[in-house]
Amino acid sequence: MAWTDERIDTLKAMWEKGMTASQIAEALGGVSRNAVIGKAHRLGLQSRPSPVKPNDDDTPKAAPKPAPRPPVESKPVKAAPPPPPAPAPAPSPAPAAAPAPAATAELRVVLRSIGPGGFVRQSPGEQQPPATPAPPRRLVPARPSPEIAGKTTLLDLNDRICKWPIGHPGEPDFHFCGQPVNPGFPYCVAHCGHAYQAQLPRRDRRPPPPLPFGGPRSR
DNA sequence: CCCTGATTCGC
DNA sequence: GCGAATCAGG
Repeated sequence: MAWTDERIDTLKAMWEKGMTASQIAEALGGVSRNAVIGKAHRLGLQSRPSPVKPNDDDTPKAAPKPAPRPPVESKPVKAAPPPPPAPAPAPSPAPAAAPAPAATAELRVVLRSIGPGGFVRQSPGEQQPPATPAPPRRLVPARPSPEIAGKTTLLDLNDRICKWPIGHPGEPDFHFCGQPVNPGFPYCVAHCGHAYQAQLPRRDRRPPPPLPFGGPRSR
């Protein structure tokens, strides 16, 4: 299976989203988790958010860092610090206080093309790798595009819903089946029928059955 | 054991 | 370039 642009896109997006290689492999279909990792590695992606092994510090220097008191301003010692007025979190049940109407969070439909699963695609030219300090997750509507409203996107994938892709990555209405899975499988019962066909020895496999992803448009 | 990602290495 | 095999940590 070839690594098409769309698939690489999906791989990047999911990888950066913190999905495990296994999940990505499942979503992409037709590839193993090793393939995903290998590709990610080749692409130069690095494993960020993953229970990987961090500290490999070869300098076990004794640097206990006993809570260095950061000089709180050059405040002369002087008198005792003013007792911080308790925030008094009045539970104010007053519903009157109309919460700021989501004026700020107005549905800001970004004009960038939305990739598979609602990912915001990045044009090669507008990469901003380090520009992700603390992305306010969940601020953006999960489905900014009406095209995929109600559809099961990558963001909706979990262990319990069918991950069978509907459409093609890159297409605006690309989504996933979304049916409850056949317990123990990534797909619903119906799609398991497609996904898990008797696997013949390679040498006997001639007619490639329709693949969900990647394969030449088979629809 | 299960999982994870990383790396190697034959293809 | 690809990915199975292998390695290594959790």
